[in-house]
Amino acid sequence: MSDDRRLDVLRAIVEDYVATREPVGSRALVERHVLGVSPATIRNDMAALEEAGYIAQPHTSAGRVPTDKGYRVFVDRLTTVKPLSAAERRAIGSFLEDAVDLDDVVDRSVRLIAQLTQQVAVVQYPSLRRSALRHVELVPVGQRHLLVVLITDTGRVEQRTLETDAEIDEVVIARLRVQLNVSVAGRRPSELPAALTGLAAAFEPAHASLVASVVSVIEETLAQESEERVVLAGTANLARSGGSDFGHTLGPVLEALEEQVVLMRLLSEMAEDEATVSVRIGRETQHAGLLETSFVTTGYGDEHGAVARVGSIGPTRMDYPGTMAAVRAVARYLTRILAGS
Amino acid sequence: MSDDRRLDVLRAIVEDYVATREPVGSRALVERHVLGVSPATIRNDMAALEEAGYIAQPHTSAGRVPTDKGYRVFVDRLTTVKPLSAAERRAIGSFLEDAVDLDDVVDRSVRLIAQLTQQVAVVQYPSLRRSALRHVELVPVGQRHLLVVLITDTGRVEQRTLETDAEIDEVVIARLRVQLNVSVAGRRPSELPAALTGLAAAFEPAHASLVASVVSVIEETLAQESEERVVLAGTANLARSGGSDFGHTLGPVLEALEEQVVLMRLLSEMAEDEATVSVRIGRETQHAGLLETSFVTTGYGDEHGAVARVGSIGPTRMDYPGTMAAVRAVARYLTRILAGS
DNA sequence: GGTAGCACTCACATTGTGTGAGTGCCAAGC
DNA sequence: GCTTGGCACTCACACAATGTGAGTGCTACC
Repeated sequence: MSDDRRLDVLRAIVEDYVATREPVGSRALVERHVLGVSPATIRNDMAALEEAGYIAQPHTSAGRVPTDKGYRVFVDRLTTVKPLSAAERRAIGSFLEDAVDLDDVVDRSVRLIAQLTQQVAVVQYPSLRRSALRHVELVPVGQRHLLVVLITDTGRVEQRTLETDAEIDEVVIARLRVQLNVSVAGRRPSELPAALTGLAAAFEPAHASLVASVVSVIEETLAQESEERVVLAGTANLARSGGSDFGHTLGPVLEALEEQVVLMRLLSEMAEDEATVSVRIGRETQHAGLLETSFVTTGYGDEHGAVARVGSIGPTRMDYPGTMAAVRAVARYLTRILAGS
Repeated sequence: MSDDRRLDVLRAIVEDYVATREPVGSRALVERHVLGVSPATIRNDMAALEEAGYIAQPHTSAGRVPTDKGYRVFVDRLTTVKPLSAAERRAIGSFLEDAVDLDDVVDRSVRLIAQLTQQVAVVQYPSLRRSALRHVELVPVGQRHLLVVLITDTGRVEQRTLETDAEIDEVVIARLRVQLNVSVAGRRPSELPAALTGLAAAFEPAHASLVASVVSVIEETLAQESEERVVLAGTANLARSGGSDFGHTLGPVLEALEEQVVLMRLLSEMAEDEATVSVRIGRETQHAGLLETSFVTTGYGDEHGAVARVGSIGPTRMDYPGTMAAVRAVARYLTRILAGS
């Protein structure tokens, strides 16, 4: 018995199941694919594949359905990435290039992926920790509040309000602004503590506490895990195709997606490599609500490397090659746009 | 026949239907409410209510269900707003006060409403057009890009990148920054054109185009309808309670909610009055996907009046008094927090 | 106007039956 | 030793038939 043919059979099963959403039987398989053997032979192969855990039967008198393990093999060994058409690429490029700022870029990207994959799309904002600071701005607000605005080279703008002990002295603020920008420009968050120590020494003791609080606000903002924002789109697609996919178990999926924490964990776990497209299938997500969903993600970055991830989430029975192609394409354009801005 | 009792019957029907989610019959009604008459009498009233279009029968041998018109009367005439408990109020206040910036305030508010109402929550960002500008910052980026950052008194921070014709001259930028802030500080978008004309005249002709583009970027950003951002939370609640509520028609609802445009239209249409809680029921939403949903919204603002709206979206068979109370409570805290920051 | 009684309707649950897709296995064939 | 045709078996699902009960509308009576 040829192992090659078995894998062909597995591939055929996955493809048919994804296309039809119904368990696939031996007869249907030989009719729709050129396998060169009879249904009976396929049945033997199927029995072997089932024994090995790649496929399963929903019930005795039904066809076979791929298991998570089966999809895994399909994704790892049987997929040839199909490139998008030239027209699609152009559409992606021009759509993203019209964005006016980072929020807009992220927003357009996530919509685009949702549209292309007809699934739920997710885009992380560029990580603060992996970006370099471009500028720090201090804006006095009233007499005792100071707005600290941080701008990164990936275009993110973060703000914090700070309450000061004493009334704000414009002159001191101006000096601090200049000093800060000299110290931080082009630095990454990890380098900041070193760059900022000793800053207070340049000021009179009376202002030391002000300087200290500004510095700590900056450091806190950049360190905060919760600031790794993530944006979703296309949840309606879950209900559309998913209505028949998940049946009534759509609630847990939505819940999981609303939990930013869950998403962040998954995305960070998958951050093995920027360039590869990585896939989490079914129970591999390690989350009860996502047993029947798969994640396809990849990294995007600027000239210095990966800064965050984009991805698409759909039923385990998704079109993996298509989803992977779409996600990868959008990530590449994102990288290009970030580098060019 | 007493009209008062008929309204009592209508109220009882709405309350029971909301509680049980099942058509309510005449017998059940007299058992669960003190109406002082027999089922047969109730049936007569019901026939009249049905004739008048306030209730309907799903099928011949079933109980009655309120129509949109019936809910309307219930909301307009039969509802007594039930105040939240002191504990709930404290919880809301302390949760919102922990917010670190505007994004955080909005995020917490929307989660809070979703949690309180067990429905989908929606919060608009403070309208740029109704806020006053607090500060304009110009940050040169590279040699030919200028980042324009706008900060409003409601805490919103908006940014735009601008490509300049000529290389950026720091000195000119500094002067422009000062001039701009003198001109715009405390002004509302509607007053800006007047405040900014003639600004270019203060600069050498060589810089006129730079000034003009900065001014137009500022005006465009503030005028842009699309910048009226809106944030959602609690879509999972739709599937939870809604699984039985909407059946399989959940898709259209999610689609409508993802269309920011639809939401914005509804919110702006309902913006009659800041202080009132207004309600759109079923087909009143004028949207095919939202036939079975109702909107409860109210405005929030700073000391100068309403700047945006918050709301909750759920099935037409929602707990109107509870939802209205929750939405109103959060709006009030929001107003307080915006005024205090 | 309110009430009791009664015939009528009709969704829904339950049960029973038939059909067909699909399987597993075995014996024969290349 | 794979491969194949044949065949008995299983079982989900669709469909029809039946029974039940909640709820109604109507009418005659108080």
